[in-house]
Amino acid sequence: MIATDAARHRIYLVDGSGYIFRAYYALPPLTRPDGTPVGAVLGFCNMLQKLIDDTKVDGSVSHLAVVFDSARKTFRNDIYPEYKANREAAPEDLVPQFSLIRDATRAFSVHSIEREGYEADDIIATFVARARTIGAEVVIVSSDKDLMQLVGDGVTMLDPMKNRIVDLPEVLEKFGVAPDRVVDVQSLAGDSTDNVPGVPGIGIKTAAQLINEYGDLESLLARAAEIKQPKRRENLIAFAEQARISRQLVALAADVPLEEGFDGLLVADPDPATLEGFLAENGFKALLAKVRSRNGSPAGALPAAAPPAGSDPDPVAGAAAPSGGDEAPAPSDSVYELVQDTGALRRWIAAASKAGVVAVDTETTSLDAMRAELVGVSLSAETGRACYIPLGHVAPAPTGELAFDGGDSSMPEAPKQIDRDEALALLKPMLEDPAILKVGQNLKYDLLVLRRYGVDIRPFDDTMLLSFTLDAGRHGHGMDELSELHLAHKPIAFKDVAGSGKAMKSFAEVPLERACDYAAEDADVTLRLFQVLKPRLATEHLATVYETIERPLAPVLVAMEAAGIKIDSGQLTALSSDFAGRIAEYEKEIHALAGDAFNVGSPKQLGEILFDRMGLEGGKKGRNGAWSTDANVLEKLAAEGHELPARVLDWRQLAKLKSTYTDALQNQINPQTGRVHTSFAMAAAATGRLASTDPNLQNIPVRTAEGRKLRRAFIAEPGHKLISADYSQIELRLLAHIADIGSLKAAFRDGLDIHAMTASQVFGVPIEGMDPSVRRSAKAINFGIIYGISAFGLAQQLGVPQRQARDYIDAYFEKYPGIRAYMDRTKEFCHHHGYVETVFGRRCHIGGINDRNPARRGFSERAAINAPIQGSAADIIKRAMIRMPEALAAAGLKARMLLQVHDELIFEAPEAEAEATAALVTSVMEKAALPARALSVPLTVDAGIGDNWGEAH
DNA sequence: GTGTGGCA
DNA sequence: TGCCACAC
Repeated sequence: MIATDAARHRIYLVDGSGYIFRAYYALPPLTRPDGTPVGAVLGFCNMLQKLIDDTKVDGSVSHLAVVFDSARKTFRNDIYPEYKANREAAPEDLVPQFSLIRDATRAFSVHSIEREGYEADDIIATFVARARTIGAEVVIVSSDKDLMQLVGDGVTMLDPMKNRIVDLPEVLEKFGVAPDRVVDVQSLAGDSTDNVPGVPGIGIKTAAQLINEYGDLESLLARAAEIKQPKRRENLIAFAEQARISRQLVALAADVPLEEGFDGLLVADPDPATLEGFLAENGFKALLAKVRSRNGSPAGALPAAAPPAGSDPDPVAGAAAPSGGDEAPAPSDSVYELVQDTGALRRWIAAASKAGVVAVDTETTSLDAMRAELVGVSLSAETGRACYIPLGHVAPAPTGELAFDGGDSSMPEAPKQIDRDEALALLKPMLEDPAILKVGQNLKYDLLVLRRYGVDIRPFDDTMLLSFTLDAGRHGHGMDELSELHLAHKPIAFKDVAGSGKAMKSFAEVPLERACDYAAEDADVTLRLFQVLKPRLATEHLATVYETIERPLAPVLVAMEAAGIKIDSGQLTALSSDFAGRIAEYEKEIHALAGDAFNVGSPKQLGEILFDRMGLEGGKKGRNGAWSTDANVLEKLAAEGHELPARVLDWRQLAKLKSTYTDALQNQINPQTGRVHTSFAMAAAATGRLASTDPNLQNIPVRTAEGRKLRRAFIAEPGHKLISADYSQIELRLLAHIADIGSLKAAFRDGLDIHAMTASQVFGVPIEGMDPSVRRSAKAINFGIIYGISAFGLAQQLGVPQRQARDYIDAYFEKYPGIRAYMDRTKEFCHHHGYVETVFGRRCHIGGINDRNPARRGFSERAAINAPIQGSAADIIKRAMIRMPEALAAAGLKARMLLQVHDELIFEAPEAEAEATAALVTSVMEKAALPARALSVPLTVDAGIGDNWGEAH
């Protein structure tokens, strides 16, 4: 029955090992969100799926197997030790894909075959020999020319890379002989990739000619003396034995001992859940969608990525079993302990000391670290064990109706917990012990909270910063996301513990057991993440970025956030009411002009008024079918003399200033310090830039006169000055350096006006007496270049037709061909690696760089061009910031660094030290790239001193 | 190009 | 959620 079945149909044998290498080099280096490389795996899966589809369609397949090499050493090494000795070890990012490809094969319910000591080719040859005896057809799926010797007599090859069938004509074309003589040709010609020696001076062409003339290798060697060409004759005689050895190497062994009969290779349908689970786990979205639609699976139904959790082996107090119904349990064997007495606390501190590494997490009453009160601390010194130490819990707030409990109506008491100061006194030596590494997730927050309790955590590692350094641009770096990604575990959500929105309660009110489940799990997860992420720093060569930039910056930012900046509240209030009055006036005017009282703040209504009712020209409809009313459109209309759009622009400016700045800022003043304390997000921008939130002090207006009034509300303490120091043209300078543009670098060294120079180069006008509008255009082009420029973007910026913008760009590239070369280089690098690098080695991953959609790909390419420039500038100012506190202290200056605005630092200094501070700050900033990277352009810094930010700038 | 935030 | 506007 086996024979008949096999004979009736076709046996497909996939050369798995050969395919892996070819897919690896042919495809872009795709990675899973957790960093696992999967490019070859995806290629393999696509190939397999396509094969299954194609063969199903023609109904020809009956048996299917993937064959793999096993072990590097085979019987061929006994014949010739140098066989394949020239092969380099598999690339680092290919190695983990081997086992994934075996998993993939299983997931597709395809049989895989390997035999210790044999290459895949030999196994295939053995099956081919057996198939021939029973008259079955075989299709070998491979691009490996070594398998061509098997073709013919019911055997064909299918090249999956080229999607091409290889049969007799193709073999004849490749080797010049029929398949049964391919081995003879190869043994003469040798093969440099497999280190098969052959005979010197003989290639495939000559070998084929000789074999066709003499019949086979042995006949040729026997009659070698007859050969006319002296060199060829001598070599064939001298290297006859080498040719025979080569023949043994290239001839495939058809006698591999295989238990598998053909009946073991019958095709089977994959289990939908298993296959979809595998594809989902590896992020193969397109393939998953295809398989799902075929299986009729609902789009959301994902087999859980997390391994099934075992039952809790240790039912001690506070064990991890979450009280909720369906959320994933804690990492399977974790045990959490509630610490309520000093004895237990001492044991945990001793455990941390013994381990030398401890994950730490603090629970507080607020997300705002400057207002947060400490509620508890969790620790994990050993994987799977964590504790929660409640310190500031209060009795849970009464929930709704009180049940009559028979009499005791006294206030519920606070739960049992160690006295906060006593616990901190015990914890402090451990948290500050230089021999114990503390690990946190976004530890900047904990540092900021604990510094108000007199505790300074050091030394430390931060899993968020590790993740950011390793995977910026690939995914977010919050703990929940990292846990799901790296640990296949979904931690208890904060909102499930404390609620959310209006019903949110303070963590201090969460019952201890519930708080322990949540808090201890965070420490547990943090330690596990640390164990996953930290080793990657070295293997991925990112330790320097993390250790010299990200980690040391955190305490510097803590000091800046703690310092805050003083706001003149009165000035802000006055500004606010001034704006309010004028907004109302504009509104009246606008309604009068429109002849209708509509909501000026609604772009939808505005668009209808302008274009539908008033019938103005130049309207564009956006994607949602609504009229576009952005500033560009309104400015154009205003320039044509229409008054309504002009007033709307005025209205918008003030409305924005009022709502976003004057009003919001006042609510952000900390009542205890009287200052505004922004929070700098370290892991927000993929380029390495910081972001500022609550409030965002990196987008305080400066462009317009009205906006600048706001900056004047940022003031220095009495007797102090604000100092603003900003890098001049840092991104253009870095472009000149990175792209290595001689003329640009020279211009910066000579201190020329770079925009005027660009204008004169691109438009061919002399710098002397240049029209300011010409220089302005050049400036826009320079910015556009940094942003990766598109004709569309530049046209938008300059308000000129796209054609004209295109001409400008062409003219620019004509003058600076090196910049186009840089852009092409960078895109190419990113297409291949999926990331780009800054001057200091920071990696910025760019998603969608290989997207098939040209618009999306173009967007990613512009990001790839911009990231090394923006990111290098971010690195440089971070380096300056890290050095700044020490430099100030060494110079005996009392100045404090308060803010960073991408290329600008704001300081507050005693009036008498303002000049000295400005000079020192300038020097530190200008030298910030040194000594690690000597730039080929100078960095220059402009510093200003004033009583307020507007004045200092 | 990179962000945050307010509003409908 | 998308639009708009502010910063570098």
